[in-house]
Amino acid sequence: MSWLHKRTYTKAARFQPSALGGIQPHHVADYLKWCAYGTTDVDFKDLEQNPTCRSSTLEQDKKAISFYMPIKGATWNGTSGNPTKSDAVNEVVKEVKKAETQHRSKKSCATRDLTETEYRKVVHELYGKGSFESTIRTACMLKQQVHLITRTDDISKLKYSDYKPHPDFPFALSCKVHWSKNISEERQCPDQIILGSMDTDFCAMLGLANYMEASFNYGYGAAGRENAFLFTPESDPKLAPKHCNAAYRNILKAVFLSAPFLAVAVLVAGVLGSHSIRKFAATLARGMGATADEVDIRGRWKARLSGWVVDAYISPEQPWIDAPVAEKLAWVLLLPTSYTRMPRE
DNA sequence: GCAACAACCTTTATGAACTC
DNA sequence: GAGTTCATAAAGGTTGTTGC
Repeated sequence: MSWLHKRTYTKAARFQPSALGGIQPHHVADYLKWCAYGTTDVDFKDLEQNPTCRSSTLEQDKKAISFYMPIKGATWNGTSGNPTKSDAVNEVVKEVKKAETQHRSKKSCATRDLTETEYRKVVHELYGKGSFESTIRTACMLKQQVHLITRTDDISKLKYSDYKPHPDFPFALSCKVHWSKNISEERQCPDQIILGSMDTDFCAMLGLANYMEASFNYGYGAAGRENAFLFTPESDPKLAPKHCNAAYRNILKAVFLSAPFLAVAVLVAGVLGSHSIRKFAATLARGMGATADEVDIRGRWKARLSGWVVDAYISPEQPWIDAPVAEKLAWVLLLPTSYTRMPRE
């Protein structure tokens, strides 16, 4: 409204629905042009006019405006509706996206996936560090994250009680990850299989065994605390995972910025972040022969068009799909053939 | 009428910079 | 160091269009 009325409003300012209802699509479109190009006088065919922000920023601005519109749900019909849901507004975002494709816009901040060499370097660098948190704990978290293809915050929320012996296979563990993002039902986070590996850089079981043995000496998971968080001695349900996640990310960041790691990473272009590990795990599984759908199921990604892969008529426990991906992430074929390809009928 | 696809919309998370 | 804000990315739901 400050931009529209050419005056400064404080954050405490409130506006009547009648005032907000006066906002037209061209107002929103002009505002987005101003955000992206610094002017409302934009000719999209002019290749000399380049946006200075990403389309995702404009989409977020659009959402923020949409939140306050008196009519949110209805598309703009020419005279009424939500002005952010209009062709004029969408065109601005589309043109900025086009400029991104043509490399005429701000560079993307998306992180790339780790390479296998980089991953191994991270593991080795962690073991070269001094403290328990930096070495055994972070290395174990890293191995669990890769094996389960999770986000960093999902790993930070793991509890001792989430790990159990696998009910059917004595050589395996099962783990329930309480996936945080876009998850609203219990059946969307079924138990997943954990397999061992002959490669110590990847063995989630060995990492876990090392970590648990050492962690008791540092006050983690004391007797009678089966429901305690696995990777932090803190118990506050809100703060403990948050602090654990922050510490994990900080240690990884320090490794990513260390000279020995940079000597390896300099060979590949692109920025690394904590999400690079999840991307690496997905890429690794795919590279080892898992199909995209199998990786989706292991990583709990939703299928693009067909809804949840763990949908209503399919059991959320799908070991014949989950296990082969776990096997590939463990770098070695351990499973009996009957498990690697269980018939679907 | 329906399925496949594309475009649009919403929610949630990350990371850097800044403030207290 | 913890909390906040802002810019950005990721993930997935919803709706509209098209072709059979």
